Amino acid sequence: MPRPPTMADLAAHVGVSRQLVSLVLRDAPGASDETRRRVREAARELGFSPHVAARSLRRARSKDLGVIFAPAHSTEPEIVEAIYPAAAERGYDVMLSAQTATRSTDQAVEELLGHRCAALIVIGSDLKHTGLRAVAERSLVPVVDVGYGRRNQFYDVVRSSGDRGIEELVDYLAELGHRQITYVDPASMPPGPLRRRGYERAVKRLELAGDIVSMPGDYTEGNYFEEVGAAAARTLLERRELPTAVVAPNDHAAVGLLHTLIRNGVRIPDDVSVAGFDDALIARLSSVDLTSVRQDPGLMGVSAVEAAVRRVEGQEMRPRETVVETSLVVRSSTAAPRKRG
Amino acid sequence: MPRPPTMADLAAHVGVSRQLVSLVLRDAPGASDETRRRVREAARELGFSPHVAARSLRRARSKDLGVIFAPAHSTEPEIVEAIYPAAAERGYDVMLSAQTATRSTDQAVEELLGHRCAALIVIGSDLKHTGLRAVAERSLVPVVDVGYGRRNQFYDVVRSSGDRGIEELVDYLAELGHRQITYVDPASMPPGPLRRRGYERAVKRLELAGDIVSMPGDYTEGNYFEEVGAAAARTLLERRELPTAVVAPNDHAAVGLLHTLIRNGVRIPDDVSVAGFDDALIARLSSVDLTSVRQDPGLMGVSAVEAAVRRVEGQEMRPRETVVETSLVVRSSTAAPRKRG
DNA sequence: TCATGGAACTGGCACGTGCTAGTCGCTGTC
DNA sequence: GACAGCGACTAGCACGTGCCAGTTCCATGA
Repeated sequence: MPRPPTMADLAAHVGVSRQLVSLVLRDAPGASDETRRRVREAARELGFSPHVAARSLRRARSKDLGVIFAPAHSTEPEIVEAIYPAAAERGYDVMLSAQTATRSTDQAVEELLGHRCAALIVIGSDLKHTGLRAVAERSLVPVVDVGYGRRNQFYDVVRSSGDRGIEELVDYLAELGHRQITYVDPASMPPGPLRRRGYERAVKRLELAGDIVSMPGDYTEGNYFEEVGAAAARTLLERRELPTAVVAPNDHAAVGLLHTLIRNGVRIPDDVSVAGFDDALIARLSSVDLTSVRQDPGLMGVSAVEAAVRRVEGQEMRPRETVVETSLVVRSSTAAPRKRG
Repeated sequence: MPRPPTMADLAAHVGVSRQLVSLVLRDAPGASDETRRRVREAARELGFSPHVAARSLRRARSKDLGVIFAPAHSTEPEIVEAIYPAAAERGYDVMLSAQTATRSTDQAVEELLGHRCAALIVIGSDLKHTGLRAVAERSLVPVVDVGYGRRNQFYDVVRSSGDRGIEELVDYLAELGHRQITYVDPASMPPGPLRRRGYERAVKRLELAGDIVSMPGDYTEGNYFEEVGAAAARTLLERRELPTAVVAPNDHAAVGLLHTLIRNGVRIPDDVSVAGFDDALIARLSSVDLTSVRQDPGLMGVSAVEAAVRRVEGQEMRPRETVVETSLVVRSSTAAPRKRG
């Protein structure tokens, strides 16, 4: 298997010096139109592709944004998708590194640092503040946390306004006429406290009774949240009277709750309105059709790139916090409360 | 922002030559235990991480497997997750490149070739045979297609035995006593023809009537398949009599079908058994609980790595086809048919 | 006393590219 | 006719690492 052609090969093929080939391929001034044409043609003919390792070795500063993400998570792929065009627009390449069950965030960080990325974007990491701070201090490079972090002086934070999202959701339910709105709180969910604050603010402002069903247990991915929702539903069913609306800060929990209520003869939304958070795929299933709060993953990706580039290019070295607005998605799982006899 | 330390920095810090540092970090023989200890300690202290660009520049052959995947697809993340440990075990690193709405497979290929990957693993690409063949011929490097391809002399193929999976599913339904088993065929789905062949084989062998509802339309991701299933259900409901079982070669289609039937008063599985394919997340929802055929994404990832490594290391240059077995996952959407009056 | 040999360590080139500092030849100007 | 100026091109070093070919030192043996 022959090795891929280098600039020297192109130069020999065309009959010029290697430096001139470099000039042409970099679109730098100093070559005649005719030469440019011939070099480009040779590049196409020989199937040349620049050796990025050599290039980034020579270049002092790199033009790569390192992105750490967990393929198993559901919303992160959309963020990753948005990062590519946003980075390209600003002249940066993207280098992905996955964090999986068998591959820690630290390993992913180490790989990206090995590639001398200009900045690290960490999406939905399992790292807490101290972990991220350690990464930021070790890497000597701007770090952007996309997820649930809070403003700090070590790394940038991009998060969605979960509190305002929940607040808006409760407002909407109240406008429909609901006065008894229960909130299911999966205690250990990372973005939990923030979203709960939104509920508490709305309850206070609207002068509602307020009712929080707190569900303990460790945070894990996947179907766990469905169980949390089902358990919360059972708790509610044991009461003398159901609330007219239930909010869960997670779609999977809301779906578990919804189905458990239905199976126990509760009609949705006639008897009880149910709403979730995330606008996950299951919320959009026609059989579920769950009112939810949508985070804008595209905007989060773009914001992350903006934050990284801002600090890489030294315009503003202090880490910031970027809050991306959420939006309410009303579906058929919520409606005005029925008048109760 | 100071630049990251190099081997030369470590050497100066310890008071030895750069080459000795290189020796130690490569675990090559020729350094005393004491020196090793001091070098390693300095590396930790200064936060050294090897510059992979420089390393791969120097090394003739690279130890990177390039992986192209579409973050938006649902099963691919699991394959990607499996690739990491499989590659690590064989001494290879993984380099990811995403194929998105705004980023073509060709762009992804170009990036990975720029990194001089030793092989390319293309997961669930939108490229047809000619496209993949072009990639294989251009890249001068082994290419592995994970998806729906067929055996050929240009690139390796790793796919699951969709035909046998469907066949096994029909066998299972027949054993339950079903004789009228309808197959919903979303015509343009890439793995469609293969799976359909499985149905046809089973029908012939078991001497069933056979009934294929073919649904035209272009293949797109996401909720489209639900619509396909819903439309198929409407077609069936217009008939004088329903079959006792329906198989759809895609979970989303099966779910759309399932819910449309339920909404029209059909009881599942009492009146009709419904089964899907993929064992997707929605199939596992307690409210859906769909009998399905599971593809083993982990095994597909490992097989892809094996195929790539086999050809990189020149043991066997001819591309192969690897077929990964599927397995039946029985849930509550299927049961023995009710005796009809 | 001196060759032998191995362990521990160093010198130096190479990988493919970017970039600065040139060289060369031609044209226009006084 | 000397020389500045300019366009087109080239020489050569540097980036950080891997690895081959040494070199030094010290213990061993005859």
